Amino acid sequence: MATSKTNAAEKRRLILDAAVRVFARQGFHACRVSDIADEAGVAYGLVYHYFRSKDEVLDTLFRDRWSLMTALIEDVDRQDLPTRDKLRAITSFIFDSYRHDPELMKVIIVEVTRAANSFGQTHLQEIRKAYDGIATIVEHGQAKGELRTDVTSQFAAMAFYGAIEQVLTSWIFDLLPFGETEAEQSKNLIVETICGGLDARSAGPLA
Amino acid sequence: MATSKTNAAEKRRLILDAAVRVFARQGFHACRVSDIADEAGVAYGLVYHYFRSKDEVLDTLFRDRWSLMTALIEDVDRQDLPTRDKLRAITSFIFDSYRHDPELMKVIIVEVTRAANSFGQTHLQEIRKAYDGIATIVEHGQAKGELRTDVTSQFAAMAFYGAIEQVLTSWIFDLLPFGETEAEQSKNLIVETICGGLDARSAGPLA
DNA sequence: ATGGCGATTGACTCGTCAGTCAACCCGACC
DNA sequence: GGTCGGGTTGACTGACGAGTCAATCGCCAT
Repeated sequence: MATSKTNAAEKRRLILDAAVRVFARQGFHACRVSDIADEAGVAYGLVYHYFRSKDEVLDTLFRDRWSLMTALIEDVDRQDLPTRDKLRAITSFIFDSYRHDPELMKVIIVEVTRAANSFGQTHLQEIRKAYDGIATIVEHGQAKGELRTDVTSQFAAMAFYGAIEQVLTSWIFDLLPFGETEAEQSKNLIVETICGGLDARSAGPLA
Repeated sequence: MATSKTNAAEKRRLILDAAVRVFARQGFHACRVSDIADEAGVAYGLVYHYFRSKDEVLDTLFRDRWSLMTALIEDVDRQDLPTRDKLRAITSFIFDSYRHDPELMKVIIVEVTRAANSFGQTHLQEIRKAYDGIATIVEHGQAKGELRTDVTSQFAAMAFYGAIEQVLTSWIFDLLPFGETEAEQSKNLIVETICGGLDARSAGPLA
């Protein structure tokens, strides 16, 4: 019984992992449920034994991953760190997620986060939670006098997150080269660009 | 004959305008061709008289608008202006486009630009052209000593464009309030954030 | 052995549209 | 007033794919 439960969990996982590969390769709308089943090496119907619908597969992938991010954001803000380091921690988390599992991140970004008309709509509240978390960090940074106050925290959060997502997207679609080096450098570049600004003057040192 | 040609052009326009409304309301994939025809007040088949396919309708909407943007970017770079003003001009153009026709911009952003797996893929080269144009502006800014050189122009372009698109998206989906005032202020906020940075120190004056 | 039950199978159903097409309308021109 | 041709119509088809379901499998307890 313990075995059967374990096997069940493993099969479910097997299907989810297959779905990531298929979604990343073909896109959610362009792929058929049978593609997922084939990729996982299971029968068509089994997908429906573990998930109510094709949508639920993607929902699960998104929620499992996104909840980690909102948790991290809240966690980071609780720590006593300079605002720059908080923002760098968030950037690191996202870029490391991509480095660790680019296919999963591609699916989440392309099919959910940036697909605001379909799945983005469904998950708008969860997505918003991340924006709000970043905005809160900015607010605290402003309160501590580390960040300028004439840019609203909500706006700053959007600019920050938007910059991150655009860089991710450019990696996903090969508009910018991606590698270990790029990922590591980009963490600093994002923070430098958003916090330090592009203006020539007091360019801070880049690690 | 002159009349019939005019009427034909007008009918085509009628269908395109109807498509914008329908795509904006229901999304490209969720709407049927018959929805477009109904909205335009014409018969189903007429859509196929003027366009080869449903895709071609969206393609047309995108290309007509996006070409204006790439043209503007190249045009702005040719002028002898401080880099900040060049970037502000681009931001202005985009935000004014949204103010002038939010539905069309919603369609272009949501269904093409951010839909990198479906239509974004098709138009990747055109989209890229805009990124490259912005990168060129940044390069010129760096050459003139106005912008720091330790952030690559490609990267800076992505951060800049990503910030703009995220703000647009947050307006589109009511995550941030939109109005004349917000649109006007945001032009400066984007440039201030990206060029000046969020750090407290030398916060430039906001108009 | 045997019965029970959840896991697994895959053929089938059923609704949905994109795109086609043959017929019709109507203004222009002779 | 006739006929020619592009504009216009909308019923129809054909493909496709999500989700269903009845049958089968195989593990475990009795």
